[in-house]
Amino acid sequence: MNTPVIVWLRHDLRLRDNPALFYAAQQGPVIPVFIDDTSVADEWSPGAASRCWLHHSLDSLNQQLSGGLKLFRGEPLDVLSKLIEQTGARAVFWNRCYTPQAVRRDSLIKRALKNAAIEVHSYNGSLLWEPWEVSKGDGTPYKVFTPFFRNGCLNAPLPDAPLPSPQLRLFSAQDSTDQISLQQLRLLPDHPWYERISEHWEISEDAAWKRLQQFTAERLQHYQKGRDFPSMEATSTLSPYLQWGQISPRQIWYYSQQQANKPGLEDALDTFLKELGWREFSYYQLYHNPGMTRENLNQRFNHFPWRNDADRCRDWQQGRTGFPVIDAGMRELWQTGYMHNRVRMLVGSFLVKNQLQHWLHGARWFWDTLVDADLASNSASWQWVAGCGTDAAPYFRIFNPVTQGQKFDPDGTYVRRYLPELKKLPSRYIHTPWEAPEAVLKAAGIVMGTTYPNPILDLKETRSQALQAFAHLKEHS
DNA sequence: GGTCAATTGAC
DNA sequence: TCAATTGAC
Repeated sequence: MNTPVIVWLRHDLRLRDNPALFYAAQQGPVIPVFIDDTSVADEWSPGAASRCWLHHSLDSLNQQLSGGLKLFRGEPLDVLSKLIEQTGARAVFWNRCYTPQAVRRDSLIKRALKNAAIEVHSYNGSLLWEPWEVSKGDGTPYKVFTPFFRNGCLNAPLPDAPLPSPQLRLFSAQDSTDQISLQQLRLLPDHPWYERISEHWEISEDAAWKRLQQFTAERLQHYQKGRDFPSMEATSTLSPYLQWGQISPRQIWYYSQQQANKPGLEDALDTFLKELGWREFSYYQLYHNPGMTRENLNQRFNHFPWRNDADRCRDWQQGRTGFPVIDAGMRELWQTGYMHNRVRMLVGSFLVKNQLQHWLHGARWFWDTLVDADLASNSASWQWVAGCGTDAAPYFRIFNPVTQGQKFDPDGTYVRRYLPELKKLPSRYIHTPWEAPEAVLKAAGIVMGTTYPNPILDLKETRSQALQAFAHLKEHS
């Protein structure tokens, strides 16, 4: 068969365990395509950090394909139709996307191509279980994680084993006139901020594998306890690779189980696999609640008296709240495009419950600055922390950044890493610099209010305000 | 409709 | 201890 087939790559920028690529390669010479989609340009088009990651991902994948990756910008149906016309391709293969816009787009394109007598083949390349295949006995979707994962997922048929790299034959054709270069895609922002992020990460399919191997070999044994301590680097940090598909959840699922098949690692492995379960649960929720990227899942929260205060949001964004663990987290985010999981919960709770800002302000900032920005996880997690989500943290659970800092960063290693201005402050005061005696501050080279801000709010007071607002909400709905 | 259980806390 | 909600089955 020498009629070419098109593989439309999206969030699956890898060769291994790529069902669309694998099965397309069995059908004929392949034309691999990536399209910068202008048809879904809404507030959740990839943010700056995500586009930066995408730039490097495409560069790396193009090298793996010996320069054969074709880049376009435009409406996918137009691009694909033209390419079919130019090359005589008879089929289009892709791996499914699950965000509401993408689901709608793909089903329209599928219908249009089929009407034009073009075959369309779609596969699951980014989830362990399809969201429509997991439901309760009565057919309605789960709302609570534990039964979703234990009964819904783990009792369902196991995910397929990962596929090997395909035997690829690339279709050799003249470059089409619509094709553009990686530079012309302009995925890197003008702001030099991205350079630091690029330096911080090795962005390729091989790098994702190295990370998984290193994680299972060195980090997994300490995962159970270590994952809560932001200074410890005990987590996998695979999330950004998962987002653009340099690695698949199936590869992680099977490889980690195979490597951790030793006594003593059972609990750590279960906890780790459960985190993949949370990713599944987020996609599951988004699939069944497409409005949750904007609207409170719990509608009672529609009447919550959020404050709309750009200045407060700016303090938070820039890491100038005066609470070291919060500020360190926000600076980690800015410098690396990443933030440790526990710290994400702390900064989320602070913005929503102490500053009383709407969770969407946080979701939008994370969306723009996280290299692992994932619409499902981001929406579900912000709703969780705000208390309006499915299976959410109870409203009265308000994290205290001081006690949390003392508990999970007792010697201040994490704080010092991202707040060098507090580097010389003794551990005793590292989470409460405003309590340090004048002499201690002086010795550490700190001038409160100048080199480091005083706390912008009173934890006790704001906590009780939030509790009051929530209680009011409860009475009047 | 009764029973059981519930990621990641604070005072 | 809080203090009682919500979902799953």
